[in-house]
Amino acid sequence: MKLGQVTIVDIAKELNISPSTVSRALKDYPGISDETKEKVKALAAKWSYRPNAVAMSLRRSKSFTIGVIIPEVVHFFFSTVISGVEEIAFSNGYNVILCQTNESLAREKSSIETMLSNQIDGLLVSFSKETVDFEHFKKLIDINFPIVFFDRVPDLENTVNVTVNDFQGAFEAVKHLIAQGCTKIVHLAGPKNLDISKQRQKGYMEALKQANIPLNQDWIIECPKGTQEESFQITKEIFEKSPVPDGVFASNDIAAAGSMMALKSLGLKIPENVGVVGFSDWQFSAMIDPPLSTVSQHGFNIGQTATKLLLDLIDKKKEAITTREHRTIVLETELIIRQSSQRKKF
Amino acid sequence: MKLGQVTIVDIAKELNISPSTVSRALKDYPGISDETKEKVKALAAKWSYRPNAVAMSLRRSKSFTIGVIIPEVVHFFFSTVISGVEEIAFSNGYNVILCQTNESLAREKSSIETMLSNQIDGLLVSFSKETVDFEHFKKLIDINFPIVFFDRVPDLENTVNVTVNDFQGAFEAVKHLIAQGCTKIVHLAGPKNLDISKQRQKGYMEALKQANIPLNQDWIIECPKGTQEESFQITKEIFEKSPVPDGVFASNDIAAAGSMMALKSLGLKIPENVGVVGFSDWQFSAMIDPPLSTVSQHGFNIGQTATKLLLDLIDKKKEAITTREHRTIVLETELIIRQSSQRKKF
DNA sequence: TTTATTTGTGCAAACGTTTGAATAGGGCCA
DNA sequence: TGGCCCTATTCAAACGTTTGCACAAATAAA
Repeated sequence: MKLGQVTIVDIAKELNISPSTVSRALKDYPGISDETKEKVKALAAKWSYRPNAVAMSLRRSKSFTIGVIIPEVVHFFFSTVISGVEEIAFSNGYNVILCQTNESLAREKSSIETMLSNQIDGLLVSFSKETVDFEHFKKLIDINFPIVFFDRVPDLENTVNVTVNDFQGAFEAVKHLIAQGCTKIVHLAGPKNLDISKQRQKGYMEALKQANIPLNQDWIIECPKGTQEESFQITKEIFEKSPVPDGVFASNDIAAAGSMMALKSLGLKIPENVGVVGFSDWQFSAMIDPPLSTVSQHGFNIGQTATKLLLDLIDKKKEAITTREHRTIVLETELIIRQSSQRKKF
Repeated sequence: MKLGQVTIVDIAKELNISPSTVSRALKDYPGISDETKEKVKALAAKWSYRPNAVAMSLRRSKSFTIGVIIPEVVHFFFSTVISGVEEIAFSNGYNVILCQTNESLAREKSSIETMLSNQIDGLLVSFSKETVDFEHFKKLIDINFPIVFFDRVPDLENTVNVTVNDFQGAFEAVKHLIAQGCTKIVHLAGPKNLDISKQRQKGYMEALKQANIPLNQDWIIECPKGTQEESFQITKEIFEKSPVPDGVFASNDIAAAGSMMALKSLGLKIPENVGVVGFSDWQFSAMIDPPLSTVSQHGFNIGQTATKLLLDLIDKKKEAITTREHRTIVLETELIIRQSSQRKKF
């Protein structure tokens, strides 16, 4: 026996039967005598036979592996998504191979190539900030390769997507701030080229509109980097000018945290002077002072949903259904009200 | 051409040459005429030939894939490690397949099985809290399978490990608290069966000893779950008794954060009444109020180092070096001093 | 007894590569 | 003319499975 790897052939030889019989016996194929099945299984167990998944993949052209492409692993939202993906994949016998693009398009393309080379059965993608052209995805969609986009979804025909209702989430958040008495609300927006940023901004605008609060374009500021330092600076600048706002709606929690630091350093009280709401419900959000109100995206759920959808696609493909229906599953967000926005005591 | 997958054989047929020639031409083997090479490469490019990594794996018994087993993905430290792993793996042409155990031993075992079945070339492991028996790892080590443990390392012969100097990190942290005038320091300890917990506790004890501060066993409390709620409760209980401590050294930042909340709720001021230091430098640690002093483990570096080591092992195995040397790389921690422990102003 | 049917097993090809060994067709030298 | 060495290519086996088909033996039906 070579280096701990027993094969079907080894078992066949030992029992003086053919490899095909062993294969069938192990899989409880009909037409194999119970006696043979017993013998084979016993020896397989004794020798701790482990099927070679690579050989199986090759023979059956199915790898039971899905690829996941995300911008970065060290990101609370994405890590929860991965967790959901891994959960569903594992319980359905699929492996997960992971690549992070670090927001680079080149890396995104090359990752997809190696994954395809590795015969993944399907792909889960949240593309990079650099990705504005979707040709590399379109090619795959055209040949009906199973692929599901999540969170950041492309503007393409025939894609299957899982997103969160960013518009609604933002709308509720701002509506809440208004209900708490804020009328001069700043929006720290995300990168302009991401659809999620646009949706959140729209939600912000709609909430103002419904409350008859005039829109001040100067109070919509893009934070392309999304770092704490960036929003710290931006907040400082804005709040040193007049009129001084009384609310902040940030398109992510990191920006909100940076903003809160700036507010504190200016001597402003949260939530008394300024109400703050973030987006994403990062892990730290409940721990900062004051605890940050935010919009939860339920990343774990996104990951689960996207993976289930992908496995469906993979199975359908097997059944040679070639018409791919376009659909987008929009999951609901949840406004989590903590202290940073509670200006009215009940 | 069937569904977007061109093979070497397709190219061979088109050019009326043999598959072996195509294979060699693509790899610039000597003994293939320049003319043939050109022709083959041109057609391969035109048809966007993509090598089938599965077939290669089977033939060469090498998959260029490594497995990573971690307790959970949604954990700042582990996600930074993964990031470091992915970085090195990618730049060396390796794929990463990921499994989280959710701290379950059964899942750990089963994940290892599927990974082996998928012919991974090596394995990176941080085992689960449930893992007290290492037989499933020992089997692999005995057949010289490349495996590197990180962070949580087993007490076994001939293993290759990457850890952080937990003892030193804890020692420095407590020494710092003492230097800041704390004399009654509580230690919120981690799960007793993890070596890292023991090391951190030892560091705590040594720092007290060197400062001639008597050890109070009641002030070493295990937090098996490691949640915020747990440490909140524990802290409350301890600080309501007399004598009231003036320092907290928690074996992770989540526990420290929970502890800080309890202290605040008791009306105690941080750092004036109580100095607090955590461990791990989670992302939120800089954002909470007051910003938490902590010990950074440099997870990204751990991931990188462990992966480099693993790739070394994989290469060595190829060279049939069968003697495996036992070694542990201990990376230095870094004490990050923020406000939560700064009782003396300079 | 012959013929048909069932039951259990084996053969061989296939999946897409790689690779040691064999071969064909030169050209060169004696 | 024969022998030799190059060079460029092909052959065929191998990696470990799966699977359609053939086959032999046993059983049932006629």
